[in-house]
Amino acid sequence: MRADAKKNYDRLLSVARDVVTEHGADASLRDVARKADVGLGTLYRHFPTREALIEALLRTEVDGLTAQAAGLEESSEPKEALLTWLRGSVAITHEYRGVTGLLMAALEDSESALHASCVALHDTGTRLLDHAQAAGVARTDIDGTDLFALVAALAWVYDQPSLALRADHLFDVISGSVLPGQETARSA
Amino acid sequence: MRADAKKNYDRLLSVARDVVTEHGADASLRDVARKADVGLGTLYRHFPTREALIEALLRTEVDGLTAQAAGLEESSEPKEALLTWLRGSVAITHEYRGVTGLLMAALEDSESALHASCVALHDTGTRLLDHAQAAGVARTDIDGTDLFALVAALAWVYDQPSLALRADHLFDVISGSVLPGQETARSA
DNA sequence: ACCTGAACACCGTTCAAGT
DNA sequence: ACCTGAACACCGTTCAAGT
Repeated sequence: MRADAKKNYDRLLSVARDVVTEHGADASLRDVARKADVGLGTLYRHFPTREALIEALLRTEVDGLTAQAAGLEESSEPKEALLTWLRGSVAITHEYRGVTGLLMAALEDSESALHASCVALHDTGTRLLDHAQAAGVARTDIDGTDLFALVAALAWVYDQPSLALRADHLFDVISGSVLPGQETARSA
Repeated sequence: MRADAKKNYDRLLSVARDVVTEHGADASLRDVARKADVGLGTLYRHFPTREALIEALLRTEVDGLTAQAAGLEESSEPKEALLTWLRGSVAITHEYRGVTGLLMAALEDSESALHASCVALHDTGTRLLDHAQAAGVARTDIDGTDLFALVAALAWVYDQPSLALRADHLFDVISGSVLPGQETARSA
């Protein structure tokens, strides 16, 4: 990548992080280009689709979570590992308002720029769920895709401003349903 | 209402039902007016906001569900009553793709045209939940607003095309968590 | 190679002008 | 009273023209 191209790419990503944080996943791409002092065509050259831009915003976090999960599999109890992953997974998918729908759609759309990240989340969750089920701490009538859907639904809940105060409680309700037993006690 | 106005109103509503069914809650209002052979200003006169239009589309069903719930309170077991209401409630809120977010936002926005319908759903659900809790068949650590949020989250799940095949299963998972069955006969 | 911005086809919303 | 559609300020997306 040429030096000036890299500069534009970085600037676009940095501006996009702010704009998408403020306006959500359907923020104006024109606005991003404008604030980055870059032609509209330049944005489209670097990020051919909205998904490509969102993907670039999420990649670091998704990769980090995937890496963390590998460690969790070895160092933690299956239940605690899954719970930790659930928390991180929900946190990432609702980091930017409105990405949840995009992520859900991308799970089955191999053309989507978000597809790889989705599959990574899905597969990691599936593995941790399998372990928890084998250990007898997770209900066995759901699979990895069900778990992914519950994560997405929870992320959607966190996206709703009017539910901000009870989102953590609803997380406990749903995660407690996946991992029955004593209350999940996620508060510190 | 003048006769010609009523004709336009009815035509708009009928066209809107088709267009919103096809394109979801963020369908083009211009498109609705065009297909109804009505000026754009006429649409805005009858439905000053998008919420007002959606509200007109949902009103009949919401009222029907509220009326049905009154009957359920008397004729059914508290558990079955709540379960029936949950099913109906989810069905209504995902009848048109994407209304779930609007409904959730309208719960706390008394200016929204959807506010009354939201409150009706919320309050009916709360009453049925209270009864079920009093009868000892529903968990007692959630309130009516939590229930409303779970209904909305489920409706969101039903809205996702990629989850169509497992939405019913996820409904069972979550409703089973609200109304625990025999498998939760365990020490607390 | 890469960047730019005009051009096109859409929106939502308002409001003067008509009947 | 009610209806109309132009007008305004926005979009997303493409692509010829520039460096």
